[in-house]
Amino acid sequence: MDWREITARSRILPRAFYDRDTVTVARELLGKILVHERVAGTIVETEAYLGGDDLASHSARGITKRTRIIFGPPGHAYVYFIYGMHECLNFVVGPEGTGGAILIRAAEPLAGVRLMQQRRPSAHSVAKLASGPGNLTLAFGVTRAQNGVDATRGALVVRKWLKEPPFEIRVTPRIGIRQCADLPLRFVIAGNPSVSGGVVAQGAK
DNA sequence: GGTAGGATGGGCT
DNA sequence: GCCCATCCTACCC
Repeated sequence: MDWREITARSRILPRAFYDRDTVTVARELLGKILVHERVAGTIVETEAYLGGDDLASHSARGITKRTRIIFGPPGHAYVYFIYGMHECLNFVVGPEGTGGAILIRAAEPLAGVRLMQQRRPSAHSVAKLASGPGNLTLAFGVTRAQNGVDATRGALVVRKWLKEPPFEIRVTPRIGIRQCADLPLRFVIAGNPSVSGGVVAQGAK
């Protein structure tokens, strides 16, 4: 899809979109358009990390040098480094100080596919270029340099279609965590080829 | 089709 | 010093 069509048919999500219940925002980010510089894709997989007693969330241990972004105002990016080589993109949600965040786990490429392919030469298909949180940041060129940036304006934003196509949401436990591993806080667009993991990992209804 | 293991570094106790 | 919100390769059905 060309950029002219994307910008004409969509609008940047305002801060009020993010300033709501964490699960609600995690569900509603599905189908939206993640944009970073010259790359865009449809968000097809998210996970909710709650404030308060969700021990899987980085915010569970309170405010530290790393987590201060999560306790800041909603609509900002939280990018962290994990396993010595990967970076993961989140958006801060809920009222300031509540510690909620949404991990963006996968997107279906819409524009800038050539650039994504250069960044991820080992990808097996276009659909899998940004499938998985580490693959997504690599394909989109998102790094810790984007930690804390305002996602309601600038190079990193999320856009909403003026007319959003319908889709079915499936809910599963979150991937790769030990604490609170059973909570149903992962949301995917059913049947989408860019969702990470196999059929089993995508989960039943 | 499936899984086991290693790479690699920052955050926090 | 241990724990990670991961990914890729090799290898085995």
